[in-house]
Amino acid sequence: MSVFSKVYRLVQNIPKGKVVTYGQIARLTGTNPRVVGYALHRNPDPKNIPCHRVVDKNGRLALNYAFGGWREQKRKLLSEGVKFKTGMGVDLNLCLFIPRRQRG
DNA sequence: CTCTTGACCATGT
DNA sequence: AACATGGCCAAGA
Repeated sequence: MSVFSKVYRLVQNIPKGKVVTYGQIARLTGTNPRVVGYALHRNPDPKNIPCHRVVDKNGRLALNYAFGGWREQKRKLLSEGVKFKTGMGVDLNLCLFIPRRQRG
């Protein structure tokens, strides 16, 4: 089981209307945030892996979102009901999803 | 194995 | 706030 596969599996668990940070995924998969970003860049199945629900630690979107840029990522999030605090940043207080493993 | 590429994060100036 | 730097580590050529 590769690290990438673990990342993809976690991303699939993110419910609609919620987001998760790169750092969270990194901790759960035992790697670092860069690798998470790299894995998402190489997302093999964007239809089943909602990689648009991943944001950085400040809730900001990825400039290099691989499927249309951050504008497209924002459109998808808005259509799911995610609230934005700034032009590029979501409101983590409302939309941050905390996976089971991390809740402890 | 070496080298490059990265959708990050923390810190310093 | 903007910019630069170092650390972290997986995958592909």
